[in-house]
Amino acid sequence: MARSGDFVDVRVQRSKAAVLAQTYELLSAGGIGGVSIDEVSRRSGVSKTTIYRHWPSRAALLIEACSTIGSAPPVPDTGSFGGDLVALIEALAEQLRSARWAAVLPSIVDAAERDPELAGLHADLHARLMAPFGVVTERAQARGELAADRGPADVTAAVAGPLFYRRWFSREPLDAAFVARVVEDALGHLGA
Amino acid sequence: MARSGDFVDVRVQRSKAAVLAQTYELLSAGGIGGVSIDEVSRRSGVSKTTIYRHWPSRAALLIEACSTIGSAPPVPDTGSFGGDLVALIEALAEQLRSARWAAVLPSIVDAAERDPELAGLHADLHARLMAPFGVVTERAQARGELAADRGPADVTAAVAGPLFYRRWFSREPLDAAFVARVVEDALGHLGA
DNA sequence: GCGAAACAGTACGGTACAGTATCGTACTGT
DNA sequence: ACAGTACGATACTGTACCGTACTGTTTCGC
Repeated sequence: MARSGDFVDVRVQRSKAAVLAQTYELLSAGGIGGVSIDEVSRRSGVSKTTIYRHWPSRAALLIEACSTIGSAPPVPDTGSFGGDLVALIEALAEQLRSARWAAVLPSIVDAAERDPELAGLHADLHARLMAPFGVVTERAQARGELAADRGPADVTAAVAGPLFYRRWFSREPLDAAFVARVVEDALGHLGA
Repeated sequence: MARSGDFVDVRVQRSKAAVLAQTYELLSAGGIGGVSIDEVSRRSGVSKTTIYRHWPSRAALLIEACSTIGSAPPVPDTGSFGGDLVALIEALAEQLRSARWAAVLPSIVDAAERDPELAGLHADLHARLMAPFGVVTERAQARGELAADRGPADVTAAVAGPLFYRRWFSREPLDAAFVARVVEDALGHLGA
């Protein structure tokens, strides 16, 4: 064994990084369906053989590439539920406007609708993206700031739903005025 | 010209109907990416040649097949905005639970994110599905039941957003309790 | 019955893709 | 220096797909 377990051959790191980078690139541009191993190989300069040396299948590569997207936003702690919520909503709106993954997510949702393997990926991604809402909501519940019959899932749906709808379904701009109205509505649910 | 303009050969009607039916079938099962002309031909018993006689391309067939989905739900008229809204929300929730198109829409959204031709289809579909919310909201505005700064687009986003989010993103069940909370929130926006 | 139209069947050409196999080269850690 | 390893190039198998060309048959409208 030439490897001491922890250290990985520099060549491997280089190849994997190049492949993942180009996979991510194609993913952003064409969604899951837009990624082919041939194209990744062509663009990254890493031969197909080598790609299959590091990932057992196209799906495995896709999953690894997707798992790096949508890094968890920081959980705000402004002291009040309202403040936290505003911070989260505005951060989410900003991401939906500009982040690369905003263009990729629909294809993941579509794939999850059928492929069980990718449904797992979708679940992970969703959990990672929405976790801050859960944290903030639970904190508010503990402080008694929230109506008793509202859980984290309800708050998240009430807040993220309109933003998602706007981004992918109505495709209207996520302008400041709209975001402000969503915030206002969300804060209207406070108390019993 | 053997055709008198209005009447279409029975054979043509038969073929087109069979093709559209199978296209819709494949669409429901596999989304847009799951439809191939070869497969449609195989299942429908209509030869590929004939399919291409009636549609110039795969995209054209897809568009026609999609345009039949999501038939506009009836616009309720209960006399009050609240009543109308409850009826619409419950109808939408029911469709999201069971309708075939609920499984197809993500792939259309994904396609619309890139392909301009299919973006048009998406826009049509969205307009058709959401039109009732617009009608009901405008009626309420005319009666002065609605806060002045809320338009149809806002109401639709606030109501459909959480349902869509739940159906496609969190993938939690659209149970009666959840729908009831969405209704409750929506009605909380009434008045100034 | 007859002509025109629609049809099925089939075989293409061309492209794209997943994944495998082989072989010789270049690099890395020691 | 050297052994082990990663690598690129290339070719290949097998599949699936779009769209077209051709041939002969069925079937409709009149």
